[in-house]
Amino acid sequence: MNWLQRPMTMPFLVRLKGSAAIGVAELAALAAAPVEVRMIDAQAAIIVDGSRSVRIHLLLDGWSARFKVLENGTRQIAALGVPGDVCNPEALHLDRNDCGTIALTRCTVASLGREHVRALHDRHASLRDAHARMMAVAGAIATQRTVCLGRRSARERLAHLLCELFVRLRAIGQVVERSGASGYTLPLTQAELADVLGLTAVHVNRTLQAMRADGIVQLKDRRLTIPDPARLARAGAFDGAYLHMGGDEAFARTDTGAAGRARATLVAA
Amino acid sequence: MNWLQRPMTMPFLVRLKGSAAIGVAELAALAAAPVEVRMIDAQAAIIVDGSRSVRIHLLLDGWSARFKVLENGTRQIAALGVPGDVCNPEALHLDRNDCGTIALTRCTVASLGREHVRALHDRHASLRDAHARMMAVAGAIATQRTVCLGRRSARERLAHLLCELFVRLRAIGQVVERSGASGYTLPLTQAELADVLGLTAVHVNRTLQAMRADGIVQLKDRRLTIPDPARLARAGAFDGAYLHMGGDEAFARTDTGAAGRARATLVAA
DNA sequence: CGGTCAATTGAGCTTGTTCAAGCTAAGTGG
DNA sequence: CCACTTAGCTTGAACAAGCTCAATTGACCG
Repeated sequence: MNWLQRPMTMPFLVRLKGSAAIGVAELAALAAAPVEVRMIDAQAAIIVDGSRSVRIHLLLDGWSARFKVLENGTRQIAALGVPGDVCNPEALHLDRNDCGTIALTRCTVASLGREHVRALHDRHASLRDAHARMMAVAGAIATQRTVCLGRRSARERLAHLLCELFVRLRAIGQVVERSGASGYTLPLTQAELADVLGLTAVHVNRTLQAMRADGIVQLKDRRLTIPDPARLARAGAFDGAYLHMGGDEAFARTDTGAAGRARATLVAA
Repeated sequence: MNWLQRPMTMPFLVRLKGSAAIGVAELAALAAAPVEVRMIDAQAAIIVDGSRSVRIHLLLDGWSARFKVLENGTRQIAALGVPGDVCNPEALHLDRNDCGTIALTRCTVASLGREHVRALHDRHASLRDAHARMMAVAGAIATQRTVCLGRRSARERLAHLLCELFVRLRAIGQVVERSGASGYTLPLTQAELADVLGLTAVHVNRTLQAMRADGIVQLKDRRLTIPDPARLARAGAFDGAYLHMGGDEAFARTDTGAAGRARATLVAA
């Protein structure tokens, strides 16, 4: 069966269609492209830091992380990848991968040579648009992460991250609602969360406990439960506009005018 | 006189030519485009947070900063712009500007409507390539900043930033060498540096003093002097590969193989 | 001369780190 | 079925990097 038709590819198609006007011609072109689909074990490398960027990798299923290991042995995760994300969109334009990418869970990754991606873009402008848009959103996420690491407390960072993942996962249908509360599978260990948030595992643990005690979130056996998304958003001062994924019912701003956005207010549900 | 022919535009042309193969046709197209050139006072807004991204802004001269102001009144600068940079490359692909941009010094900014930029790209693939490449590099810088904020000490962050600016300014010919030492004009106040580095102005002050005492840098009257660039690079664990700007004599890695890059070693001068 | 902006200094305090140990649940081999 | 291991989570106590608040200095400007 063609990789595009597997149920597993749904998240990617959703993201693609959400990023540009994709028609049958584009899908046919994608289906015809020489895509290689790989299965990757948890903790295994998807892209090695500093390697030549000859292929573009699509994360069809599972979670990935882009990271840097520092001289002192610590690690910082610069970005998380969820199903449907492009692991290294900028590889199309740069010669080398500036950071490594690993699988956080068992992953299914589709990859395609740069030349083939370029060929697709030359024939189908909307594919190029989609690619550019995904790259732009990845940049916005990176900017937002920088802001969080620079100016937010541990609790805010954690809440903000959980909100971001909420919106991203909701976009691909991986948020479930059960008796009012929302939730999703969060496959990261506390140590991995720490590497995303620029904290230590110990502190993530304590922060998580405090938030649990306050009833803001539950995290047990890789399941995250959010009793009141609006409350979590408030705790993380979260405004999801930067994700450009629409559907902000739970995390909406009060209005959409420039003035309103300046004082990004969060709506109570 | 056409904006493209002003001496002030040099940095932009250097960056442009460094990003793709730009010929006379492309330059002519740029010269013919309806570009609006503005002068902007220090501290004035170039782009307001949350506004519709209808124009692409080129920073011809002066320094700018992309920033977010948080609910608690603090500010985080997510990126610095130096002459030749595109302020908001991703605006071509997203509807709204996700953060504000201000002039840190008096600036000269050229701007162009999205539609005109798109038209240029449609006619001249190399202009599109250059744009994409600049966006990719901006992303790499953001990633690197995230790593710094998450896992580096104040001193390392500061040293790293000064190294990065060294490379970026050298690329546009704004680093001067005098009796062995290198230097450039750094127009930021300590408070602004703090907003870039995720620190307080007080702590930047003390960190700067310590580095001064160690003879790593001099910063006086907006002039930064670096007696020994390799030493500064070591202090900031800096590897400039992510800037994709070549010319790493002073900040080179030991080798260019994948293995070598993994343990990014810095060369002593 | 008063006013403003930036840099500087001091003292006390907080957030988050470090180090170390203990705990739980899920394998795994005998 | 049980000893043994391992990975992840939890806890405690001491510690430190960086923050806050507040005051001082110096330069420039009108």
